[in-house]
Amino acid sequence: MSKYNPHAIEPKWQRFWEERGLMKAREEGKKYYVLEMFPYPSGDLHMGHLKNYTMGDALARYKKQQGFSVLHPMGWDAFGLPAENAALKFGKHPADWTFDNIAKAKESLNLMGILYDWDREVTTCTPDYYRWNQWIFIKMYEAGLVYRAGGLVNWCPKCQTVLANEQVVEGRCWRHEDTLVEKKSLEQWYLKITAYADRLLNDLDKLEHWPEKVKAMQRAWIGRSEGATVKFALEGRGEALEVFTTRPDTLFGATFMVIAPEHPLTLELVTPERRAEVEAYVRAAQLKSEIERQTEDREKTGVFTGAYAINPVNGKKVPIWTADYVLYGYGTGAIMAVPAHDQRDFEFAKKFDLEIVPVIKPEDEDLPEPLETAYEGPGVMINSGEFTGLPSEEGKKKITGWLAAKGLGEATVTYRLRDWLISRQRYWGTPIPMIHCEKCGAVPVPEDQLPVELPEIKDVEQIRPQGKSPLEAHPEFINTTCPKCGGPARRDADTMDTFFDSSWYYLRYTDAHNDRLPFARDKADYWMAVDQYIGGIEHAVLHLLYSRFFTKFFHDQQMVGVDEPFERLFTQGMVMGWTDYGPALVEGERVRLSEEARIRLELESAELSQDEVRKMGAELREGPDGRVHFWKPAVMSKSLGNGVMVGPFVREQGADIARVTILFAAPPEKEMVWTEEGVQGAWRFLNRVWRRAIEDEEALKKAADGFDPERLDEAGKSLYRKLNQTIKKVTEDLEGLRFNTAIAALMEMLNALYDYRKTGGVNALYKNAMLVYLQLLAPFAPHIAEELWHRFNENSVFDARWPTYDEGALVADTITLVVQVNGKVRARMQVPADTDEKTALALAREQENVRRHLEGKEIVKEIYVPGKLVNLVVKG
RNA sequence: GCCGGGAUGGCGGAAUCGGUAGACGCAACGGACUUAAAAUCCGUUGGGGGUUUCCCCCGUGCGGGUUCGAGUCCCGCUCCCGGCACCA
Repeated sequence: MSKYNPHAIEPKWQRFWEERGLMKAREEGKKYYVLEMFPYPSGDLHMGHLKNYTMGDALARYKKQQGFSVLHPMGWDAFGLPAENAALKFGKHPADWTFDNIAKAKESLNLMGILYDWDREVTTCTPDYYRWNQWIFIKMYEAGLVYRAGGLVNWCPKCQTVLANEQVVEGRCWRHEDTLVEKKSLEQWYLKITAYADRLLNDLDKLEHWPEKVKAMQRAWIGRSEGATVKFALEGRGEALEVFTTRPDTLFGATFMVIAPEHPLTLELVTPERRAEVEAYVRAAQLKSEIERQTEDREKTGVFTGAYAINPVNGKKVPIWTADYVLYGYGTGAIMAVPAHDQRDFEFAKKFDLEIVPVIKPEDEDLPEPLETAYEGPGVMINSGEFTGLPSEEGKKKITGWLAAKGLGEATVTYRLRDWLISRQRYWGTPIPMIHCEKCGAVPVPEDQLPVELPEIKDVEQIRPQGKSPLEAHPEFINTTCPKCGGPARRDADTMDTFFDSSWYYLRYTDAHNDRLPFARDKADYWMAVDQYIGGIEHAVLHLLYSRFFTKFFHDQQMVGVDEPFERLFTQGMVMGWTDYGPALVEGERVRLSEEARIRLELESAELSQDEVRKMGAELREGPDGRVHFWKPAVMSKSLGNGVMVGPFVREQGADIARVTILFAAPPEKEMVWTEEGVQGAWRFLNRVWRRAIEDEEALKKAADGFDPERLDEAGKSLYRKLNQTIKKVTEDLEGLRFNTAIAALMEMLNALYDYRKTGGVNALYKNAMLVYLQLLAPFAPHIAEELWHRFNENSVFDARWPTYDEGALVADTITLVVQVNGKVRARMQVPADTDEKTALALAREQENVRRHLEGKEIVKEIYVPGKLVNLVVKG
């Protein structure tokens, strides 16, 4: 009898599937589009990289088995900062780095038996892809969604380029956690994503199959606020200072105003005697990074500008201050301060001794006098002239109406979402297809001149970030003629943000070789929307928001029917590996770590108790040097050196073992810890599958095919029932991406097959069960399933139709009925499944242990749940 | 502070239209096979107790409630994870 040897069977079936074009997508019949977020090509892959592809592959194979026309494509997010930074770190040219890594990554995917339709492969750094970035950019420009503007932008000093708001995480660069983002004043290209703010927000409600968490993050990011803009006339000047407020009902309590230091008006308003002080404050604010403003204690700072404005409702003269707690980027960059009803304004007023006038009081109590804190709740208006006595909610509308009638303000909706800055002063990206002409201004490159190819710069040193685009130094690229007037002109030297590339790649897969359009409408309409999208939570706002924006734009351009790209979204948990944090000194209860370990673990102290070690999920185990080391699971990464590499693992152990290990260890949305024990479990399981089929191989080949489910013995009925229950369970679990419980059900079924063979022979039922079993196993462990399937069949297991279950066979003829007395289980009885209530209750009362509990008591109620239980309620 | 999610054995986790808590796996322990080990197979494994083919009590973060019956529903907390955070 042959032994299970993954190494001997896996390459064979990988070739077989490749040659047969198993995952080749065709536009026929009912479609299913399964997609994992495409990666940027990094070096060798570890198991952490492959979890979502393994999930996607299992789903794609299952849908294939169900007879769907499946699209499961793959590509490479090859342009952009991540790829370029990584390449430059190793002194390599981004192009070489990218294509080397693509080759390596493909090898890893193949080794794992992850199948794609490689004919539709998309690589974003090739001209046949990025020309469509340029084409889309120009369409957006024509639609008025692209504009060039100056102003303060986020600048990463390490990347030496500007960043989008979404790429600033806690004041730091998304690629450099240790690098604070600076502010610079530059003229850049923007995409007007804010034009879609309302639709991006409202349509989140349509996304039923998206995680609540992702939707919540997008809602927060878009940050819609309803309120009013109010114009405060500036004393002694013709113009007005406009503010946004969500609380127009508190307008009578506006006792001063605050304008952001960066606001251009700040230095215009300032009175001569205050100028020196205000200028100093503005300069200081500009020097502070975003993060300093956030992390510094919230002590308010600010200076008086010397200027005054007039409160439009009561004509009161209010001082105008400048302070950095007002953000230039939000609303109008200036506020009316209502210290009685806004905690921030309250603190500011207290510190600078400004007037505090309460104008709202709670419904049934009075405000303390003096106020100790701002009252921010709803209530009744006071001190508010003709509006006094109104409930605050009504007051909002009334005051807004009053302002509108006088032309002093209007109802306004404001968003936190900013337009998307897409220029990057870097080499490795799509050239922005614009030409700057002194006479005509910015002119788009005509469509027939696309693509604007990225010039080849061979010397890596010339590519390195230098604060301006490396393309500036290439006159043969930069110098061109104006498409409008024919005069001398210069190309835009910047490249596009990498997120532009990934905002529409899922559409390119539907029509990957189209050389007239990014994608044809009929192809896109056939495949879209993506039925199941799988990826990491880190893209909750970035990629997923941008993609929704692009799809809506394409929809509006009549390029595609759908206006949301991803029907179902699944965010998978990360893969962790046990990580060695170096030697630990153990003295009884006390454990001492090295300073390096303390920093890596982000601990306050290097000294821990054994109990704390346990609570952290860490362990003290022997390290490679034989001493006691501190071990703890951490997300697999190259820098920690804790990644289980795909190539070596698969070559030593096998792809199916890796797949089962990943899919079984934990629910897919949760993080999983890769352990040697988990691998062992997967190995044991697949070995048991192998032996069950191979031990009976000859007998199975000879066994008859047909059997009558009605004429089975007890053991047969039990196996047949388990088979049908397993089909149901695995099918439902696959639909819900619950791979762990699906595999658990397969393990149970395998145990049932073993049990059956202890007494039962190899017959038609057993053969049928064994073959169906292989079909159910195939999405998870395709190689072993295919190998064993071929022992008994001519065709691929993936060509056989996914089994359906016999509804009638799910429930046993005889079932266990639980008998409870007052809700506590007191007996179990075997009864026919169709036992009626009367019989069941009578039987229940007769159970010996039940009788004991009924003794001397009165039955006041009897509950019967068919197929489940009887509950006798007694008193006394 | 606000928003989202969570808390179940030694561990990963099952069970949510309210109905046998702990499926499946890991680890551990006992046994079989073996010269031995590995592998494999069989058995035990939430805690406590008893008159020990069986029975009783307790048990799903904490405190209440609804119900014949609550891990599951409601109210009030605690803690953990993630996101956002001076957004007017």
